[in-house]
This record gives sequence, C-alpha cells and structure tokens, in this order.
Amino acid sequence: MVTGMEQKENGRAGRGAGRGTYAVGDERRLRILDAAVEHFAQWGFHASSLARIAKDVGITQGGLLHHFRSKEDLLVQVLERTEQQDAERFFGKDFATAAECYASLLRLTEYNAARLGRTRMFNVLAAEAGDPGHPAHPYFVRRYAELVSVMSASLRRSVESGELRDGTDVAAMAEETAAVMDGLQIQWVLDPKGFDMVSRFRAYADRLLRSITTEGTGLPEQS
Amino acid sequence: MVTGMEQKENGRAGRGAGRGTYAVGDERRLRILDAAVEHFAQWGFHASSLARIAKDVGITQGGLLHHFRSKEDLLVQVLERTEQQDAERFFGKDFATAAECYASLLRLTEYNAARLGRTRMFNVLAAEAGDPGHPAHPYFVRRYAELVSVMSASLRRSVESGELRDGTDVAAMAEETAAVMDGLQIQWVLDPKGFDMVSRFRAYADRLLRSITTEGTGLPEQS
DNA sequence: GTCTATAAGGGGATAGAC
DNA sequence: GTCTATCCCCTTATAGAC
Repeated sequence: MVTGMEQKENGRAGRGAGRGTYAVGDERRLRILDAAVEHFAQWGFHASSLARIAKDVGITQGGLLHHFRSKEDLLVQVLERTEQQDAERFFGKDFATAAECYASLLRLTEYNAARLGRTRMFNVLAAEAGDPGHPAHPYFVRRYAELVSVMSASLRRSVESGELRDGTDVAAMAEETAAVMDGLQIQWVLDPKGFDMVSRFRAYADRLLRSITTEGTGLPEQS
Repeated sequence: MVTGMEQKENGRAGRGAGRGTYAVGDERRLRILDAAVEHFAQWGFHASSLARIAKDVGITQGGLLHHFRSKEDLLVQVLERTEQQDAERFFGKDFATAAECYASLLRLTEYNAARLGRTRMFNVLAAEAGDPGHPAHPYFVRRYAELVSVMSASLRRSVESGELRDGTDVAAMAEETAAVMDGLQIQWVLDPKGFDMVSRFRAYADRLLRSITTEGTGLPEQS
C-alpha cells in the first residue's frame, strides 16, 4: 500500500547514504513505479494523477517527469517491469507436462494473493484495456496470446506423451484456465480476507486435470 | 456504441412528437443512462465526464444534472437499472436443478455476448470496485454474495435430489462458475470477434456438471 | 535531479434566466 | 427541462532556475 511517506522530504535527502547518484536515482525510479502500481490499481489509468503519485514518493510532478517523459510512458514501464517479474518467476522454462504447468500457475496464484495492489492493478487495467484506444490494449492482447500459447504448448506435450486424451482442445483449455484465474482475482480483490482464491484455483486445476487425463473415464472432451 | 448524435440540437426538439412531457422526459432519462453505460465502460467511473456524457445525449452538463443530482447518483441508477434487467431476465424464478441453473447462466452469457458496452462496463466497474472507497464497492460485494447464494441454493437442491454427489461444496462451485464467466468476459472484450465466450462457457458448464454428477465415475469432489 | 512557474485545458456542482 | 455563467479545483506537459 502507498502510505503517506515523507512528503516534505526533498529528493536530495538520502543522497549521502547511497554509493553514488546512479544507485540513488535508480531506487527513486523503482519507488515511482511501485507507487504508480497502487494508483493505477485504485484509479485506473485515466483517473490517476502524476502529482498524486509523485506526492507519495516525496517529489513533485515536475520531478517525476524527469524519470518518465509522460504518463503513458510510466504506464508502459510499469507493465514491462511486472511482466518481466512474472516471466522470470513462473515462465522461465517451458513446462514438460500439463501438471507442471498447472503447478506453476498455482504458485503464480499464491504470489498474486500476496500482492493486493499489483493484482488489483491488473484487474483494472485488463478491464480498461478492452477499449481499443486504451494505451494498454496492445499489451493485454499480446499478453493473453502469449499466455495461451505457452500453456497450449505444455498441454500439447502432455497429449503427445499420452498423459492427456487425444483430441483435447488445448487452446480452449488454456483460455478457460486464464479466465478462472482472472475471475477469481476479481472476487478476491473485492474481499481479500474472506475469499480463498488459492483454494479455489487448486480445486479447479485438480478437477480439470483429473477429468481430461487418460486415466480418467473416457468421457468425451469439450471443444 | 455512443455515436456522435445531434450535438447542436436543443433539448426542446422532438417535444411536439411525444404524447406528453412525462414520456419525453423519461425517454431522455433512459438515453442518459444508456450513454453513461458506454462512458463508464470506456473511462471507468472516476475518469468519466458528465459533460461528455451529456454531449452524447445532445444536452449540456447542467441539463444532465437536472435528471441526476450527482455523478455518483448516475452511477447508482445505472447499476440499479442493469441489475433489474438481469434479475427479471435470468433470475426471475429459483432454479429447480443445477442443470437448469447452468442453462440460465448460458443464456446470460449469450445475452452479454450481444452487448459489448454493457459487458465492458461491468468488467471495468467490478475491477475498480475492488477499492473499498469506490462508490460501487458495496454494490459488487452484495452482487456476488447474492449470485453465489442463488446458485448455491439450486445446487443444494440437486444434491438433495441425488443429481449431484453428496458432500459437494456448492458455494465453492458457485464462486468458481462466477469466476469463469467474469474471466471469459475479460478476454472476450479484448477481442470480441475472435474469442468465443459462449462456446467456452458451454464447454466449462458441461464438463463441470458431468464431473460432479452421480452418474459420473465416483471421483471425489474438490473442496 | 528536482524545483517552481506557467500554459492551456477539463472537472463537478451550483445559481438563476427562460 | 434545459441553458449559460460561474466557482474553485485538478490535469498534463513544458521551460528554465538551481
């Protein structure tokens, strides 16, 4: 959460503590990005204010615009940073099996459940980006395409190894799974204490894998 | 979609065509509500502008505020109206069985797939309302509680009749199903032409009902 | 690297004319 | 029922001092 923070402290403070201006400037940049996440989460992109974000970091709007040339630039860099974090953490290597893929998605769900601001931001921006004119629209279109692509590849490997039934519509399965994760996040953000997002996703993944595994009952799969 | 509309036309125009001022005033009110849906969909609540909404209806901001005393009042009335439409259409009577419940949810999905603006608005507002200070926060908290309650009741009846296995966690199932619908809507709004939301939901509902039905294979259900 | 000042514009809500 | 005028506040981006 963005708490008050030292609002009267000038940017000059803390200079002497660091090793050099580079490290200090870089840390300030990261603090701006963190604050921006919280503001995009609460206000969305359009209604967020550079001055309010800057205030949370302890600088002025003019000072913020030294690090990011525009509001849209700030949004892009926020998205790039979070995507890089996700990619390294959960999609670093391709998944050998469907079970491995879903185990990683469960860890991602646990990770999201520990970061309210970040998750709330993704809910809001993914919804806002439905507008084709939204600056994050291309990002989210690409993001879902990549997510479905990575998941489909791992599911296809499981089909080829005989773990999953032949004829499984792997893309449809990936899209459904992405939907479950997003939808659970919506409900979780509305009630972070009361709604158990992780348990719900685990239950979904377990039931899904069981129902399409070749060890199963031979029920026909859906398209 | 909100198209340009007669921007220079004064509110006085068309007065003579109607039967009386009541009907005309009421129709104007509905047009404002329709325009507001599109604006909340594109901009969210905070970044929407009463002047821009009024412009789409062909009046000024001052004229709009004659019908709605504030921006928040407009939001509340938009939500009340859409909820009333949903309730009448899809939750008019309690569902006797789980299959009946899911058949109705499938019709709701088809209905949503025919109304891009309305669905986009719900995506954006449901995400924004994650902020406890958002004017729609109480509405969405209540909305999900009621949805889960109605679905759980119908599922419980199916458990009692032996259609569903004993011990099924009906609330968890309802929450998961709501999540699937919301998540599919996110992806659909990002690509309304290419993403087949209805097929995805049908596949989900079919597989879910099959995997928890007593006619099934006796697999243990998830919590 | 951050500040202040400024430009040029938009925001919601109110008041009173018609 | 709608308009216009007004109040006071907020918005992004730029320019130049330090």
